[in-house]
Order: sequence, then structure tokens, then C-alpha cells
Amino acid sequence: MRYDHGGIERKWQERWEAEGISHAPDFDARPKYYFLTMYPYPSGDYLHVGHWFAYVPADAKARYLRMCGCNVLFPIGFDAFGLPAENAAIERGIHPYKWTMDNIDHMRRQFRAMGAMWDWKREIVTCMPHYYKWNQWFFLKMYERGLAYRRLAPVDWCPKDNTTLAREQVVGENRVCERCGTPVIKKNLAQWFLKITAYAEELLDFSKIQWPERVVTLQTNWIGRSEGVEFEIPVKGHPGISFRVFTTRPDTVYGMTFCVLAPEHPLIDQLTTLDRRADVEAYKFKAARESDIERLSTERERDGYFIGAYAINPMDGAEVPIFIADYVLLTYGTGAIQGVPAHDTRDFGFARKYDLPIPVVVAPPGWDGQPLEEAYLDEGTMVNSGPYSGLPSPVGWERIADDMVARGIGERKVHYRLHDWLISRQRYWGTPIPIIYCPDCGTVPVPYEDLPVVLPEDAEFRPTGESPLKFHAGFRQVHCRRCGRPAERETDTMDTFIDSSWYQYRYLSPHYDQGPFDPEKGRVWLPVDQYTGGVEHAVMHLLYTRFWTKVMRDLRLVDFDEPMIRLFNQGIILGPDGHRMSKSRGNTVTADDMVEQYGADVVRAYLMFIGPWNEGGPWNPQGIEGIVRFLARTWALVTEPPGGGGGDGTLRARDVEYRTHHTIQRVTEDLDGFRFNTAIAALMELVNFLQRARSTPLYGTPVWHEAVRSLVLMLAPLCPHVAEELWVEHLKEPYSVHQQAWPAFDPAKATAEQITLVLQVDGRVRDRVDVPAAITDAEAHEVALGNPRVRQFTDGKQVADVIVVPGRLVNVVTR
RNA sequence: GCGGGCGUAGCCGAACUGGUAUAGGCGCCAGACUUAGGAUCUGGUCGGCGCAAGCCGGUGGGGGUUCGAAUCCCUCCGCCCGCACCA
Repeated sequence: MRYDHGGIERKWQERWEAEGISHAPDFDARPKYYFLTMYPYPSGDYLHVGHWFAYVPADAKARYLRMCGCNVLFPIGFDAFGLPAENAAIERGIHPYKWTMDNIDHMRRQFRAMGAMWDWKREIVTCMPHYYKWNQWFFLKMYERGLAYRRLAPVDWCPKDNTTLAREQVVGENRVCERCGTPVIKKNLAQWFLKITAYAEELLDFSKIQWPERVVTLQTNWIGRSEGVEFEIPVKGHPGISFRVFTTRPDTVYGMTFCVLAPEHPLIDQLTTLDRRADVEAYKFKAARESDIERLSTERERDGYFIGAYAINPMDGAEVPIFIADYVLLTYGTGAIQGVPAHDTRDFGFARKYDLPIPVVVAPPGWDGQPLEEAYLDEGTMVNSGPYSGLPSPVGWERIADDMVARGIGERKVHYRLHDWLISRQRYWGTPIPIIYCPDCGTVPVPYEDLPVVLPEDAEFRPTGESPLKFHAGFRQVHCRRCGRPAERETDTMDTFIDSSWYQYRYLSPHYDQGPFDPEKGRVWLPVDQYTGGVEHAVMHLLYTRFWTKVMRDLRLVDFDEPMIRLFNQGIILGPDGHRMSKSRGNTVTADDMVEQYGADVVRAYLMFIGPWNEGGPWNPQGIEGIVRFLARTWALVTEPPGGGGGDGTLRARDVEYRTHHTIQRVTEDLDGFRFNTAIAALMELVNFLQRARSTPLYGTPVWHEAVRSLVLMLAPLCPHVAEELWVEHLKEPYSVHQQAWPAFDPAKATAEQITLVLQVDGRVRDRVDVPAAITDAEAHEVALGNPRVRQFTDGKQVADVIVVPGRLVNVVTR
């Protein structure tokens, strides 16, 4: 029989838990290692194989690091606030708290069945008041520093989830809600923002972290830094009135033949002439009514209207018409632009449509003075640019920028695409924003001693989509903490990305009540050494948590700049249909049944074996039998005496030794590099080899024991239960295998004595010969030229060259 | 449109810095042990030609650099991801 996985796994899980071997002591002589993996949302789907794929390799790596001598902190918790809980409340009348906690209970059981070394003593659940109290505390700290502010702004609203969203949570070409896929609409609302833009420049600096290039690129593009000049353009006939434009191309300013204001630009009404008013009003109306989807349809022609007013180019006094057009956005730059059709694709199309002149001011190399067929965007020689003509455009760029500054009409400016983080949510199941609005005192922050502002339990969940807090008199009606007169609480709650922005700190001391975390423990554990999780959080969670850490640094809570030093993005396991697993799609696959049938160790190993961790792909359970057989063979190898036959009598002790050490080297390097699939393949090769050595006199010799012990030790992080059972019950080694040192390899033993030397003639393999590994180049040279098969192909030809690649091959080149 | 990634046996995937393409596994074929085998063990398994030894072709297509290319360069095709009027 194979082995009784059910009994073995339960037995060891209970003992590990009872003895607390997964708990990382805060103060310990070993070097610390904080290994963090993204915590799950406790959804009604519970944990599926996609979760296992994320957590099991992380656990294996954490276990490996512990065997390597580190004191590894490997915590888990639950991202417990969020919309699905509230939707369940509306649809089925279950309170979000109960729904969430029931799901968490279920998931805890699944997490235990996984056999992972979670440090349960540090578990956090973000919907608990003693957690979200600190969200509020941070909010107040930011409010004091001007980093949290309330502003009336056009914001993205999801009509299905009935809440506003941060810019990062609106995705794709159609601008849909990141959570539910519904197209968002614009609303003008007073909302709370966190000033992440204050850190834009610093967030572009990735020099202190080792993160995947991909994430660095995503964040860099998201922040979208552009450097240019903002300058003042006076309006003809309106003394004292001017508007500002932002451009990254001050070198093209002499090519301006029109200006464009965004439809929402505040000067439009004032500047539009009477004869133009009707058209402009109609256009404004159209732009306001049109959804972003329509406005952004890729191939739509840019249109606009002349408003009747003229702008004066501050550099040469030229008068150009002012247009209103929706291709200029109020939310970027100044909401107004200089129209330079010759050197901007959009302006080019606009000028063509309205027959505006397209003068070239940056000549392309070899330009013959003819009109352009399309906008020329590259560098060139400046022409028709007054005193700047003849300069290379990059030089002109700097000169014009300097001159605008010197003449007081402009300034150098950097703009970012990044917006401040909109954190208000018109929902119940989140952290209440600790603010009171008093008719007399205005916006009053809740005093620290009143925290936490607790969610009322008796909220009413209506299908109308309105926030239950808004209609909860007991919550809403308060007395001002300054003047004592009746006032109102803020009823919006915080974006749940707030919770995850600092959860890594709370794990250190989840019950600490003097601050978000115990600074003494912070000095031990921080920052996070290794973080793992999906790449889908690249511009949300991973950007927010970097921002949060920088704020914490400025609050002197931490003394470093980045939350997580290293990051690894695992791939995503899709449903068997190739789509993302989700309950609504009905393609989720649970690990529960497989764990029942095969045991957690088999499921763990299979998930690690199917491919590189960073790739993922559609779920396909075919092949799990391979892992079943591998573990059964391993089991038999350790537990059963040699049977008859099947042994390879030519094997020597040195072969076993080489295989063992070579495998240790391979597995060590693979686990260092998160290459679990090849680590398991190496272990399979070792087992297959040992099986051939088993029914020989080598069985039971010291090299045999070393091989078997090493095998079980290497198996321990991957398949912790089987390894423990073999280690303790069959090898009679001291409990626990998980507290043993990772086997070391001896480089001398890990090197083969014999190598296969490949003999090529003109790059084609003609023979392979076994030679001592220590063969010199000259000897290899000779072996090759003396080889009959090589001779057969060099016969009658002249040897032009012999290339020796030490330890690998010899290539005889003929002429 | 811009940016990034990927493409290797029937399938999942290996291949260090340019040096034996296809390790390991699944599946399939054959054999052994068996009353039996959906267990286990052994062997085989990229294609073409060949009795065989072997030869030739082969890493999405085409071209190039090199003694030698899955790997580097150019180009085309396909798939995936991100951004998308950002001035």
C-alpha cells in the first residue's frame, strides 16, 4: 500500500500546532526573515486551487528558509472588509460580519489542511475594530499633515456597486469597475483623498527594492511623469485675462496656430463671443453627457468649436483662435493646450479638420520645405522660430524654457498622470472615516481617544444601494467634539486597499494597543524581506503600500523607505475553461476533494510541479498520478527492504555520493530561485536512481543512508507530512524534520568523475565518448582527432580548426 | 496605436554565459510478475528514410551573425498582459 495520507497528515498537523513549531519567536539568535504572502479575501468561494497555487510554493520557500537557519516569520490573515459581504447581506439577509466570519472559519480549516507553517498567533482580520482603529488613526495623522483632504471633484462612480472608485480601480478601454465590470460614470461629489501625488517623485525611485521589472514598469507608467513648461497665454481684447497651458514641447511654441480649452474649462463662458455661444453651449452639453466610453472610442475624429476669442502667443505676439474640444482633459495639466499641429499628432488631425495652418518649426533631417504628411515628433533643426531658428530642437527646448522663466511668463513644471487616491466609499462594510461635520466648527476630526469609530451592528441593508450608515440615526447624529452641539458623522467608509496598505506591520503585534505595531518588534522584523503575490496588484495595492510606508517613515514610525525588499509574482491558475476562476463563471476548482483523495502533500507537490511558479495557466489535473507514484516510490524506498532484482550492479558508492550531492546542489539552487518544478524533477531523478541502487550491496551502506536522509530532508519543505512521517517513524531521526538543517552539498562530491564528451565535425554531433572530467583541452583535442567516427567525416578534408569547450564538447572544423 | 511577455514532442514542461534540443512527468506502445490488473516493475516513445549501423530534417514562418543558435540580430505570424487623446 502507498501510505495512509489522511491519518499521517492529521497526526502531524495536530502535533505541529500543539507544539507551536510554526510560531516565529520575536527575539531569537537566528537571522530574521520576514516572508509575506498576500492575504486572501474571505469570499464565499473559499480557497480554490488558485489559492493553493499562490500559497503552497510560498510555504515551501518559507520552510526551506527556516531549514537554512533563518527565523522565518510567515503570517496569514484575512482581508475582511469589502463589497461581497455587504451584497450577501442585501441579497440573503446575512449580516456582513457573520458572512465574513463564517467564510474565515471555513478558510482557516482549509489553510490547516494545506499543512502550511502559518504563524496563527499573529493572524489579523481587518474588519475587527482593534484592526481598523489604526486605519482611522493613520487617517487622522494624514489629515493633520494635509495628506488627507476632502474636495468636490468629478469622480468615477460604479452604478452597480453604488460607490465611488479610485482611479486605479477603473480598468480597461471601456473604463469599467475593477470589481464587477460595470462601466463607470462621472459624478461630482465631495470625497476624501489621500495625497499620494506628494510622493510621486519618490515612488518613481525603485533603487531600494528588487522587484520584477514588469511591476517597476507598470508603476512607472502609471505615475506617468512628464517634464515640461507651464506658461501663460493672454487673451486678445481681455486685458488681464490669460490661461495657462502645459507643454512638454516648448521648442515648438512658434508653431502654435490655435489653442484648445477643455469643455469644462472655467474661462469658456467668459471668453465665448455671443455669436458662438449657442454652438459652444451645445458642445459643452454634448461633452458632459457623453460617457467616457464614447469619448474614448479610439478612432473617433477629434472635433471642437471656435469660441470666437483669440489667444496671443507670448513669444511672438501672434494671434491664434481659441477652440473648445473634448480631446483636452480638464484633469490633466492645466486643461488647456497650445495647438502645434506640425509636431503633435492630435493637433495635426484637428488642424486638418478645421483648415488651420500647419507651419513647421522643427525641421526633420533633409526637409525640403514641403508641407508635412503627418506630425513630425522627433528632434530636428528649429526653423521659423524667431531668434531660436537654426538651433537643434533639444537646445531650443532649454533656451525657450529658460527665457519663459526669465521673462516671467512661464515656469518649468513636472506633471504626473497619477491622481490622488480617492478613498471614500459609500458603503457600510468598511472602516468609518473618523470625521464629524459640525454646522459651526466645520470639519472636525474625531479625537484619538474616541477611536475606534465602530460600525453599528444594527444597520439596515436595503437593495436601493444607499449606504446603511446614511440612514442610521444613531451612527450619523453626534455631538461636535469641539462645541458640543449637534453635528453629523461622515458616513462614507474607507477603500479596503487602506487595510492592506499596512497589514504587514500589524502582523508583528496584532494585539498591540499603543500604536499600529510594537516598535520593538518592528526593529526586529522589518522590512519585509520577501513578498509574493499576483501581479494584478501592481498599480493598486503595491503602489499604495509603498506610499503608506513613506508616510509612516515621515511620521517616524519606521526608518526605511520601502515596505518589501523583494517581490515575486506568481502566475494565475485559470479554470479548466481558460478563464479566471470565479463563482459567477462556475469554473472554480476546489482543492478539498483532491486533498481528501490524495492528501495535501500530493496536491502541494503537483501544484509546484506543473510548471514555473510565475506562469500559471489553465487547471488540468491530468498528471497528478505522476506525483502519487513519485511519493509512493519514495515511501517504498525508505520503508521497505530491497526486493529481488532490478538493481544495477555496476553502481559504486561514489555514484550514489555524486547523485546525492549533485541533487542537493540542484534542489538548493532551484529553491533559491523559486523553481519548484525543476526541484521536484531533480528529486524524482534521485528517487529513480536510488531505486536502481537499492537491490545492490550499496543498500544500507553509509552513502545509502546519507542519500535517503538527504532525500527526506529535501522533501520536507515540499511535502511536509510525508517527510515528517518518514523522518521520525521510519528513519528514527529526532522530531521534527522541519527543525533540521538543510543538507549541504560538497562541491567535490557534486561533481561527476566522468563526463560525456560530445564530438562534433562542422557543428554536427558525430560521437559521444565518456572521458574523465579532469581531461585537459589538449587531451580532448586528441581524443576527438583520434576518434574513428570523427575521422570518417574528416577524411579527405583539411582540418581548419578544433574548438574545445571544456567539459562539454570538441568541434572539429574542416575546410 | 504605444510598451512588455510568450511560442520547444500528443499534453504539462527541461535546456548554465551561444555548446549533446526535448531532463522530469502525463499519455501511449511493448514486455515481466500475476487468477486478474485501472497496482507494481522493466524497456520504448520528435519526424522521414533504412534490416541495421546510421544519415537527413527538426524549437511558430522566413532571413542573418557564428565553428556552433531554442538562446543573439532583422522580419513576418499567432497568443497573452498593461496603457490608451496625458498635451
